[in-house]
Amino acid sequence: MTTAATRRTPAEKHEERRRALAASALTTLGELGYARASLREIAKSSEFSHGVVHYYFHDKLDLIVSCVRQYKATCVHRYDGVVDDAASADGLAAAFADALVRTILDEAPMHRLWYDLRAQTMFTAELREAVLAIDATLEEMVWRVVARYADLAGAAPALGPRAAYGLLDGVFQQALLGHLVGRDDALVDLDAEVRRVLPTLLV
Amino acid sequence: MTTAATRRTPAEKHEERRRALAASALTTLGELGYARASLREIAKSSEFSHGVVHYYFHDKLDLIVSCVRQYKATCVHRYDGVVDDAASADGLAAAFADALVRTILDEAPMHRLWYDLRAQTMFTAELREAVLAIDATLEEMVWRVVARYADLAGAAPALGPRAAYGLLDGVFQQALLGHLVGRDDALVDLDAEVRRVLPTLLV
DNA sequence: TCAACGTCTTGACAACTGTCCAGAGGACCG
DNA sequence: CGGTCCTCTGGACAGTTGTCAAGACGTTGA
Repeated sequence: MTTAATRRTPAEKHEERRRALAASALTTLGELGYARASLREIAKSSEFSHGVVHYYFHDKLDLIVSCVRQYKATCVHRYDGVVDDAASADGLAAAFADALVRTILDEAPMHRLWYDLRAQTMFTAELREAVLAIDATLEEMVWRVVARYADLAGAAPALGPRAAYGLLDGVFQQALLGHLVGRDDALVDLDAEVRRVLPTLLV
Repeated sequence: MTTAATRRTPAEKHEERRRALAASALTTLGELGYARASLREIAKSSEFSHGVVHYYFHDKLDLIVSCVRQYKATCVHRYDGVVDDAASADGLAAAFADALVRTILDEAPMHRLWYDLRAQTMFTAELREAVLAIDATLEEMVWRVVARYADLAGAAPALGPRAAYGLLDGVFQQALLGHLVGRDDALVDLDAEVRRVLPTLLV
């Protein structure tokens, strides 16, 4: 019988569980960070016991890499709406700055985890592939914004995708750190800085 | 008797040991990262046993904070020579870009540790004070370069110290990551990007 | 009804962690 | 020489870690 509850094949159900576990692990990782998130702690805040992790994942690193891949899907097209809806260069700049601020407000733990994992990548090679893939995707995401911004302004970008990403990511990271340590003007500054930085990216 | 070997007071000798231990710990931290550097591993690569750490430091965190403070002293005035010796804006840009590249070549482990610890700061409040103090000093260091560059070019900076630091730090961080994962054009790109970014920081 | 299977729990394991401490070793001073 | 202090060692501790395996549970199919 294929009711609404059992309409999935066993393989799909398996994959579904993997996703659920990874999603749960993702929030715990965002709370504790890579260094202090143990498998027992991860399982504790899910609906499963600590042993189940090795049923769905080969390794702790296998779990974390799956988490990273899952994270990627949630944030890769976050600013596409901003790009599509923009009618003017200034409007795009304002909307983009606002979207960045809201990202920190809504998902600060997720993004501090991202910077944590990217730093871990500099030490452990196992994370390399997954993290670098995301980094490249984020670079493309930023470049879509910058290219569209230049287009609307009728000018050409002064920098390449890599530099533009590193640059805006650095400003964002600084604002995230400021926000997390309680500097109350961190987000206001971010908004102003993004609006001032974008024009300098044009020739 | 106050020979050359025992000319220091006991208090000075104590402080000297602390510095030696912190220096040794610093290299181990740069090798393993914050998550995997245990006290035993730190002591193993020093000339002491693992128990001595609690004789000179109250805590593991006390040790790490001391390491961070020590690290600060070594890199805070790294680019002052570049600023002082510069005769033209383009010359300053070239020398600064070259100095950044050499920093990665010479001390990549130290700097990946820095980014690791800054990410940890987003999770654990105990590191906050020491890390934020260094971050502010680095911001000033970058600002000295940018201000001098604007001065030589006869223009005014288009951004404030915070944005300028976040921006250049982001580009540097991207290059460090690229270098550590073996992207062979990472440092060449860094050189080119810094030279192209600096002019855009002027009005 | 019984057997087989996929799923999950529970407890165990060896290794490792930060921390502490009893005491060895040596330098210094009376 | 004897005593006192500082320095440092090595082992022990309680707790935590990732990993694994034996078995319980519930569903399915014959």
